[in-house]
Amino acid sequence: MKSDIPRRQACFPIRVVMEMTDLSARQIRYYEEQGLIKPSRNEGNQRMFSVEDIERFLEIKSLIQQGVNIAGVKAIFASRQQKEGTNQKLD
Amino acid sequence: MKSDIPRRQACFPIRVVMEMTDLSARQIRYYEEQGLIKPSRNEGNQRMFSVEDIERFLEIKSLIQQGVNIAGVKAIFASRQQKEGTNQKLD
DNA sequence: AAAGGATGTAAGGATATCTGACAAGAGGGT
DNA sequence: ACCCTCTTGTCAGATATCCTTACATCCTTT
Repeated sequence: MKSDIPRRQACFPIRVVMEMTDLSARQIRYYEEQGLIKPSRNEGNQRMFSVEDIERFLEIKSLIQQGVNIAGVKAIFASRQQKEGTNQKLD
Repeated sequence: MKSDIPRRQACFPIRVVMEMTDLSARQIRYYEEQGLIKPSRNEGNQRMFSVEDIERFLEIKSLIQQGVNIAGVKAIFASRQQKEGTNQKLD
């Protein structure tokens, strides 16, 4: 009866992500520009984010607040992806 | 680690609801006009829907497809709300 | 035929998002 | 002190989305 939102479904526009993460649009676009996140786009070329994306932003924000720079965040994510590559799930 | 979206949080614009429910914007607004749903509005007066709203739309759609008219859907929802009123949870 | 219910469509205006560019503050290195 | 880079803010012009209102259309039912 409760149909939950798939964690990878891109269904949030940037404004909602701004509110949920307390990041500015500029920050969100910059983090994308730096390769930290890859939102999908709708037909009108507007960014659409998933629950996973939002959680990733929260992690980025937390790391940044701890003094880690973008390169550091990128490195952390990269090393994690290697481990996850071992036991990966397909949708 | 997985921060889920509260079912009542209004975070979906109408376009996303259209895609998720396969309803037209006209239908969504009409159902609201008829009192079947009460989306909240953002600062710019645009409708914002919650997961609960989307599930409600799916029920509406299902009932409509079964031949129930708007008044019927309204009655069904009304009678349900009475029962739910007995053991209600507050947020 | 007339009336009402449910949806489509269009117009005009308001709001949101996009990209690209430039500015500014913080911090590091010379 | 000066320069450089990183990160974020802000602005402008263009595109996309959404709003309300009104009228049209297609079915039913009477």
